[in-house]
Amino acid sequence: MAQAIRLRQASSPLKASCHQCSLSNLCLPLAIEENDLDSLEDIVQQGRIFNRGEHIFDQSTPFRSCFAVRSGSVKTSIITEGGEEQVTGFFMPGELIGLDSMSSDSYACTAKALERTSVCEFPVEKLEELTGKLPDLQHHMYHLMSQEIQNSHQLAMLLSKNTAEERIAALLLSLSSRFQRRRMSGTNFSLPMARNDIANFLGLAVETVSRVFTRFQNQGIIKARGREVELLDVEALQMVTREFSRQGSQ
Amino acid sequence: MAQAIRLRQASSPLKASCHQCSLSNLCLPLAIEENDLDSLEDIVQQGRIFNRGEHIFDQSTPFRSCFAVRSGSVKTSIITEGGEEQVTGFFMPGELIGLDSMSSDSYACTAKALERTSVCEFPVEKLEELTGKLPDLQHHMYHLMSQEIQNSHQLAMLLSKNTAEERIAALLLSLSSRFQRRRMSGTNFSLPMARNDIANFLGLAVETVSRVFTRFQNQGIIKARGREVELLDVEALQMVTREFSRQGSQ
DNA sequence: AGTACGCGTTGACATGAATCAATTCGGACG
DNA sequence: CGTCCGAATTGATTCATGTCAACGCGTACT
Repeated sequence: MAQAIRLRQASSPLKASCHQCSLSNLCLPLAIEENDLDSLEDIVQQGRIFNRGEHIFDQSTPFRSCFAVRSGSVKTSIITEGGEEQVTGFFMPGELIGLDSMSSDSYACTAKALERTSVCEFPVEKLEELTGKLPDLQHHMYHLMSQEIQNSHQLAMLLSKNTAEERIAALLLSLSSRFQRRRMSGTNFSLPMARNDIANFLGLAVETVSRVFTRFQNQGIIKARGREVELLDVEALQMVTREFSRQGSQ
Repeated sequence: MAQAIRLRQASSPLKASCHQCSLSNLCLPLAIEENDLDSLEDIVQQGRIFNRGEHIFDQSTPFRSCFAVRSGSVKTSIITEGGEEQVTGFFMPGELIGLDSMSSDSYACTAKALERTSVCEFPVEKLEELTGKLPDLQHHMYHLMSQEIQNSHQLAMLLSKNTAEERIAALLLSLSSRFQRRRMSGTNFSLPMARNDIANFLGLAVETVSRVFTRFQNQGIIKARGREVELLDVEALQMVTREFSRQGSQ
């Protein structure tokens, strides 16, 4: 079985073992046949570890690879000429970073580990070569990139139309479902990012984020002590996010 | 030569002639070898015409194809459950629509012709098949999708950090450069979209858009009569958009 | 143990843009 | 040519959120 096949390549210590990875249903291997997984393992470099605050890459790094988060979490942001930062996303285990850079020579954003984080590296040159041979993998890449566009549109929508409360409720719910996908509690988790990052990501001032958190807490919707968050009333949160669109239908 | 090869297929009237298309440096064929262009022509269905206001597809349409704008212009938007609209982009000749839908069964947005518009259709199934065979084409697809992600991040940034004036200046400059790319005047053009669409796209109220237009006009930066726009002082517009980031460096 | 510093919270106030309301403009059509 | 209707403009007012400022809390460092 698959386990035996892997032994054939045991000589390379950096080789990934996608077969055993608990995230294999999230990350690239999703749509791949058992035996194709070996080809993917061949090109993946696994196990690079970054400490809290370390850059996985920044906008001056030549673009070579995409990265999948294996454990920990990552913040991506664009730094403007003036030094202003715009957070473009948070990435959790099983999610792929760098898709926005596939049209550039350097990375289109800066990726920073929010905590001790382990990533798998996919050199694009080899990845493109491989996707040319494996239609399922190619399809999956299109799928992931398309998803990324949709996510970004969703964010734009949130930013342009929704109130502070709606934005924060949406973020909490998004994080919740992403934790759940990893078989972790969707109601009781620890935010990997600072209030500042949340504010920046959602286009708000830190103070506003803080105020909304306490407001939610006073309403008994959440319980928050620093980065520890407990969602006490998920339905209420969903109501908050939908309130906007519901107004349209009334 | 290539021209002769095309004659072999003259029987199919819907066949596109990418060879002759003046947009071939913008659209998909960009990175393609002369002789590969024929394979692409084989799968492209050209010449579908839509009148002003007609839908090229909407969110209930099963996703089958991407579309390249040949002439005219297109607005894409997401319609929420509540009927609210969020404009996600404007597409001009040479630009590709539908990349955000490649992860879904139905289109992720609704595409509406802003004027009489002609599009080329790329059935995705055939397109994926072809990109599997032509590495350059595959690379170009990745490039386009990545670009789309970047655009959307750029929009998110505009929405979350910039003032009404900055957003509108940025839009005008974007349109300007896209007109220029088509060898048209970059300072004297006609907006294909209504004020309403601009407002929605930029996350503003129509009234605000209107006010900013007149403010720019009073400052002698632009001249606008309805949809006819003339950029009188492009540098001033660039200053407006950069003002924000420049503050950071001061 | 004391200090300092980053981070988060809270309050007072200012403001840019939304909203509400009225008017004008411009094209379509009888 | 006048009428009609949607689109655009303009003005007055309101409101959500940003900004400024102060303070508390926990952690790291000396």
